[in-house]
Amino acid sequence: MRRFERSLPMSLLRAREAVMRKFLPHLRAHELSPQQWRVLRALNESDELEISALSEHCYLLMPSLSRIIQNLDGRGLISRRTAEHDQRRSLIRLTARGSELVALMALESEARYQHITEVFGYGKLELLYELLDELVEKLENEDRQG
Amino acid sequence: MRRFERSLPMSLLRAREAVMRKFLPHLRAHELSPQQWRVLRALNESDELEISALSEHCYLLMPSLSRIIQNLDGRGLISRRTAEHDQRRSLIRLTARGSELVALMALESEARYQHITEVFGYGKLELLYELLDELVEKLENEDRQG
DNA sequence: TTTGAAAATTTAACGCATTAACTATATGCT
DNA sequence: AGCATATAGTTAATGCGTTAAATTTTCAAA
Repeated sequence: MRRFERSLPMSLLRAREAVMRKFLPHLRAHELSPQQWRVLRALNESDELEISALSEHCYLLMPSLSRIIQNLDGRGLISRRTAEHDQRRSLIRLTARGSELVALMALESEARYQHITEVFGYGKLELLYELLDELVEKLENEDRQG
Repeated sequence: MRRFERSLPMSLLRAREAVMRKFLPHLRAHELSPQQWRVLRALNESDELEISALSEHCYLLMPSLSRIIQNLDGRGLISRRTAEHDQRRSLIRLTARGSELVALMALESEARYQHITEVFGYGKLELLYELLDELVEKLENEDRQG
């Protein structure tokens, strides 16, 4: 049987944790979970998003996102309103406070990426992105067919 | 600010989920979580392991592992005994039923890996493993120093 | 030997992941 | 119009991730 060291999910998990480890304390200093941070980043890139769209952008399932939005809304980092033409839909955007927090965290995030780029090398990092994207694409294509 | 598509944790997460997606139903058919499966696999490679050793092999934190072991023990898939020389330590091993289940699941696991190898290519898969290992190694070294 | 520190493991508490079930609103068909 | 179906989002239930605190056992020094 294939040994543990050759387990692709494990390798991906280890890499992810190694990448995030030094950044987590910065998030925690602002009482943000990694998932909450993803939501704030996605909102920062768009003006206003529906929850379903946010779900795709952030790669979060609706139930998780539902609670995260309640939390961030309660903290005044995002605002929500009901769409005029379809009352099922909620529209989410950053508040001024939310934008400030994103700008602050972005500094830490960029510093971390620069560190990773220096340690690992720019070319290897780009290659890794390409391999990961291609792997996902091919698996999703294949899974779609059979 | 760096765009979402260039978020390394997100790319790693997406790849991991793409890899595991087709395998999860097999696990669920036997009421196994991915973490429980990791524990069973680790035990299958060793004769008997302490919980701390298992924690390192499986990349699981002790509190999670503690609950998982209680679960697997309750289902008769593993057995535990107290070490003679040090009563703080527990020793865990697979039961006969546990071994049978691992053998069964291993067939599905190998099939999935063969599929991934065909779709993605053997060379690229090996390259990906190497890059991930190197990334982890360099980040851990760097983090240890600074 | 007893006191105190260290180690192995468990418990507690809170948030996220996942699936299923539920609510409310919208749309399409007759 | 009226009913079935679909869609957007929430709630519920169970397990894992993570940190901190508690428990039990060991070990070493006074």
